[in-house]
Amino acid sequence: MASLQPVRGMHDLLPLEFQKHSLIIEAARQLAATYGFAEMATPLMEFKEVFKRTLGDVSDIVSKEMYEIADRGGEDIVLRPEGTAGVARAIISEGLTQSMPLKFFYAGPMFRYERPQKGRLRQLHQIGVELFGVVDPLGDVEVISLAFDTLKALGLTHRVTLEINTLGDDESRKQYRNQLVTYLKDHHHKLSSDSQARLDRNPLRILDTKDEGDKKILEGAPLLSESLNPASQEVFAKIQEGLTLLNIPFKVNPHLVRGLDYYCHIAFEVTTTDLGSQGTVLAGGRYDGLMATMGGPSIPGVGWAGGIDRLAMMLHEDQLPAPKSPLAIIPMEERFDFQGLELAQRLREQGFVVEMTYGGGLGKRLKKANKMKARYALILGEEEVASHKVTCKDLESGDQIQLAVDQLGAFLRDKKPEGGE
RNA sequence: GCGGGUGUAGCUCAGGUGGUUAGAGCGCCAGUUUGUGGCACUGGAGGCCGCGGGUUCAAGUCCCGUCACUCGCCCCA
Repeated sequence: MASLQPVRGMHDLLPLEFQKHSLIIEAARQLAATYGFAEMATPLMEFKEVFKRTLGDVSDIVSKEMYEIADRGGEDIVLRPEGTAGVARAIISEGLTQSMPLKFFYAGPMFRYERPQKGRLRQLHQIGVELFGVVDPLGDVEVISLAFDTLKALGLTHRVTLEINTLGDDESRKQYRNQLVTYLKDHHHKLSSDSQARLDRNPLRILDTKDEGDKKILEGAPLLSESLNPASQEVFAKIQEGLTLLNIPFKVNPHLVRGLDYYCHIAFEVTTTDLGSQGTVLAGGRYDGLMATMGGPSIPGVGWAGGIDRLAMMLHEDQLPAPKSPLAIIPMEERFDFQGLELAQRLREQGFVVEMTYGGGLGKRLKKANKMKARYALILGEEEVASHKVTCKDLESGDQIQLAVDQLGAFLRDKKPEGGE
């Protein structure tokens, strides 16, 4: 049955997994709303150009990780590998640039042709927020605070670390990049081959290396914080003050970077050690140059994306809402089937969760009722139908009582004050 | 994209150095109980041993390839 496998790196979301996804999305959605972020969705497919422009030709995502579709019309179409570019595109193409700020929340699947691993899927799911049109660092604080609240709602804050860093403004960053490249070129021959390759593509990324030899070389490298101009320093300070004020714990990691040119000022990452090497669970930053790079007006932006699949792996089953236990309808003989059907419908209209039992005699159906974790079995047999009653059996205590059909709802509600749960 | 590990029933896993009909626990189905479930007991179904090729008288077991998962790197959420 090899051909009946799912496509590599793409997983079914069976009910248990799906519930975890829902829980995460729902938590983020509700919290985003309390911050004034409105939910939106963009298409799963975009023109390749959208990502080429925003992520840049040099990024791995664009150069080798996109699913490209041979469109019948000959258009260059890709499955979206991330969410921000699509939102930015929508802002331009829908003409939303007139009134700022814009605050969006989204959730959905992304696609990257990577080598799968635990926590690294080819169809991955993300939640994300974007705040456009605000330069004030207060915006950055709120965006991070929303991320933190979401993690808090999921009960994960004690298992993750928030790291932040600043890339400074254009001036600071460019100056620093030059210094860093000059320094690293002197040590070029000692760098790992990975880092050598990054030297001209994406030098800031070298700060992030895992290679021990590289790390040693970096100890003598100039620090980005020393290149920050006063304005950039001020921005970073205000963000830290804000986070502290809101009791959001963070660590400044001077080696945390973003490679692409339109990133500036804040960069942040939420990581965990619980998930192995795919430990980044949420990450974001400020991208004031993004809209202009796309060919739109120059509108500042800040946001983040969180990995639903990775967050879901950190969730415990007992964090999920308890499943509602159903009422099980048991017609004793085929001729009472329709009475059962009607009864089920009546109770559902009153808000109860009702399941039909199919096939077998009373014993077998009680067994089935038990298996579906029903709290009550509602039995309809000759006696009951003749007297317009129903036998209501409590499957925990074994007690049973005959009740008129129209008293049933009141009785069950009374027994279960939570109202049918 | 690079390097390593794994792949036996629905699930978790046993199956030294190749050797008859491939096992266990859990789960599933049935019976003990045809108007009374859970528990217990008894029985049963369910395996192209991931897939393809090779070596051999003989392959779940050895070799090669392939697919999937997985660990690390790369990259990222």
